[in-house]
Amino acid sequence: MRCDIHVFLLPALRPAAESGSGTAVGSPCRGSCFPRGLRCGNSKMLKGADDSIMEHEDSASQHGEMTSWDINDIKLPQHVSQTDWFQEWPDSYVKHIYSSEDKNAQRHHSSWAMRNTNNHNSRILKKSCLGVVVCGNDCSTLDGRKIYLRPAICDKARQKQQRKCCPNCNGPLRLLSCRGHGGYPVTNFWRHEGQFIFFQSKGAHDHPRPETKLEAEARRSIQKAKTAFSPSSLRQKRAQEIESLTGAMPTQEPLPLLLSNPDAHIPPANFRRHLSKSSQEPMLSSCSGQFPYPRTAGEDGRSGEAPAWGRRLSLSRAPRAQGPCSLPAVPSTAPPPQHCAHLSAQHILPGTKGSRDPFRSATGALGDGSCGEKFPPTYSGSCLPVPPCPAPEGGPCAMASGAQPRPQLSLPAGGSEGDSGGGRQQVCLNYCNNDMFFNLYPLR
DNA sequence: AGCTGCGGGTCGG
DNA sequence: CCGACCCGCAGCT
Repeated sequence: MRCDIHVFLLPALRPAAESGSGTAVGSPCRGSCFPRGLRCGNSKMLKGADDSIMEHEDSASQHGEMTSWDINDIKLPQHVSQTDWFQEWPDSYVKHIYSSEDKNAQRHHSSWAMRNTNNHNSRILKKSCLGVVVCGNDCSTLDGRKIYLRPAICDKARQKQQRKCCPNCNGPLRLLSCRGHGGYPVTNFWRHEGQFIFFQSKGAHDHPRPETKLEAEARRSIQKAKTAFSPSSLRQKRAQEIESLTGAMPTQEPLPLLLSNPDAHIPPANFRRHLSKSSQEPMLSSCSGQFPYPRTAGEDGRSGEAPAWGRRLSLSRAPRAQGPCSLPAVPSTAPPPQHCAHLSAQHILPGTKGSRDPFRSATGALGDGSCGEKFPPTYSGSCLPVPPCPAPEGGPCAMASGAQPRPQLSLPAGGSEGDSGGGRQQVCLNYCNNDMFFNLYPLR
């Protein structure tokens, strides 16, 4: 996405005490700013004291041109003529300036599984990536999708999650930790300053994309629904009992699940350390509950072979009947009874396939597809699906087109991407099934 | 139950 | 000193 951001520093307009102690008077921090004491203990912040470093920033943050600010600077750009569209999958060393009105930015959302990290700086929220939960058997569904579950954010929940089984083959789950930042997890930083929310990402994710939060929630609810209503619920309960006793889940029919859209994985060059080649036959179910691939023990038993989500790039994928604009016009968290609860994952997931550019995220399906070229804010493929109710043409696109966050001052022309980190930045408006969506994109 | 944010604390570089 | 990480707590959904 291209966002022509024009930042002009007007030091005279900024009180010198603005970044000093206490709540900055000249910096009305709305919404979910960090209310506590301003510790600013980071010595690096001192470097921002020199206003000269921010003189006349005149470019788009995503172009990498506006890189002179750092999240640790005492003073950040104060006058931004145009804010960025919210980035759902920020990757690499990117910076964005969001409007403080942006609900996603306010909530520090990311579709990566990011957990809070204490950096002892109440002004700057730091989050680190948890990676992705994969199937220890490296199984695939019938259409070649891999299992990329979203790691639970809560430590306890994550431990619990790892004791569970692959929803596709009941194999063991494995947490693929993120090491994209010098061996450490990718970190994201959020800072509220005035009417802007500054975002900075450090590191490039070296793992596939997990489910989005919504997908994970949907999967859970679907599993719940199925557990509650399916004839096999008794068996499930028994299995759970057994699991609780033994820590192992007996083989049972695969649960419905939401899988991350394979097209959503854009492998950077350093993505080569993951997963085995069991998915070479994408159209075959390589579900290997019965054929567990021996893996290196440990959390990251990486094979070093080309990752499945990397090879997808070279796979010509059969276009989906749904087409790129088949996302539900009226997204809903609740799966339709008698439908989603019995749908396989590939049916559940919205088919944001058919991307012309394999290096583009599926989250940009609309952005780079038939709709997105008109409308810069791309619509994420992460929206919860309602397959039995195909959206009318232009439905989601229309929503996306009208989905301009209010504070956006103008539309970037063409909606082309301009990400310095690999041309994969796009606005992703996947939070379509909650109030946020409608807050962000009021019906007109 | 799980997510999110805060903050005290530890540890290693 | 800094960054990563652990843990508990609190508020929220």
